[in-house]
Amino acid sequence: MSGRKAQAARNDELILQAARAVFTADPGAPIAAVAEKAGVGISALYRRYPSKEALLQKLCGDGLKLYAAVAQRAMDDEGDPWEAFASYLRGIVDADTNSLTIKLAGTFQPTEELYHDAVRAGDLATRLHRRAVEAGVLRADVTVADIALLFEQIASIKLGDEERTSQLRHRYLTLMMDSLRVPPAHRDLPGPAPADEELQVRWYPSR
Amino acid sequence: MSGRKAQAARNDELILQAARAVFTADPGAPIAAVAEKAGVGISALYRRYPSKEALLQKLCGDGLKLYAAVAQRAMDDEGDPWEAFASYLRGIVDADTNSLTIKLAGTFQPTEELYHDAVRAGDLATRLHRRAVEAGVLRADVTVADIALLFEQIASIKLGDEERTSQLRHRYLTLMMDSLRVPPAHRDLPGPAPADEELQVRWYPSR
DNA sequence: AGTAGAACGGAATCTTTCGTTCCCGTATGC
DNA sequence: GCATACGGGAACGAAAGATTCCGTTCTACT
Repeated sequence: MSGRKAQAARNDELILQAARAVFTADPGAPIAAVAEKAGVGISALYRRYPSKEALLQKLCGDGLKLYAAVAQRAMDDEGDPWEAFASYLRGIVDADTNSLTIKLAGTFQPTEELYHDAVRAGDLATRLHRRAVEAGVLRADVTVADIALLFEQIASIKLGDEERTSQLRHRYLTLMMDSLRVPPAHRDLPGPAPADEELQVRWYPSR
Repeated sequence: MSGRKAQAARNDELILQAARAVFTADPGAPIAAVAEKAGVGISALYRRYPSKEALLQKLCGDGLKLYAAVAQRAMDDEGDPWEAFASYLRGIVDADTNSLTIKLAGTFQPTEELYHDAVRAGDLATRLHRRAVEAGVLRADVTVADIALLFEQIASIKLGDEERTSQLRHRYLTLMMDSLRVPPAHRDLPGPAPADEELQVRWYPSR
């Protein structure tokens, strides 16, 4: 199977990937940036989504579903309670679903389905949280909402390319986990700390 | 003393305060928003600063100086090493100087003076950090640059009004400190955790 | 071989946003 | 009294960006 239909099918995926990447990096990015990143014209985008908002809703929904999937996987983990909770935290950070979902939240009318998925994700998070507290591996004075805000803080880290960013996020997640876990203890931090030059880059305007 | 000159002097201050508040909340805010918040016309702004960029530079410089002042005060504290370091952390979070300084960094040509102040601030931070590590109260695998990124993460928290935001920032700063301090331990977290409604608000904003 | 039309690329258009400028009324300080 | 510094805010022009439109290409089917 090849030809126009094949290209179209390929573009479906290409566009979604590009959109995810571009809007994750900058939620206010112009739609032309998505087209360029995907290597297609603007009309290829408008053929699939009636408006920018529709594309954003799609992305947001996908993010919510991904979140739920990660949480569900951790929920199914019946092994060491702390490890299950930790793998949930790491999974959400890797999924990088918070940057988009939160930043976009206010920019469009929430769909029926979107609302449903959000409830489901919230429910899973609550159960995961309760299980960890009841197992005595997570400090009890930290709530589910606290965890949500911690995710946001970690999502705010953006430095260097995608890989470096991910590395740093895991570094600080590990640090946070040191203060979440019962009993408290210091573990080795993954990834090298930021070098001074990495931070200084910000003073030289980009383009 | 009153009359035109008095109003002018008052406006000087009014404008700076408004600008700080507005740009701290939203670094990309239009200049008209600053004028409105200050309760003055646009020309009152342009009488004092030749351009938006000039105002931003002023704000950025003030932030850097404030940072240095807070750090210097902590440096002068010869008492308990951990308490001195902790008061530095709390002071910087209260000063709320990071949101602006960092977010604005790339948007204009750095001045000579700005550069100098940045170096000074960085130097103070390094000495504070070293002193804490050498006193054995701060874990050694966390670098100065790590601390800088932790400040940024905390600055990313924005929820409810200014007071609530500050409260939450201190809550998570306290949490972070639990994983920074030697020996590791859990302290009480200040301020109530976010209620679910506080987070849900984001799905229905704003205009 | 020929053709209808799906898919595209990308320029043109239309809207909105925002920095900056300009004009004018006011009341202050002389 | 009155020249004028000051400040209010409408007007202007540039820029950014969403959406539309049109000409082109290539497939699928006769």
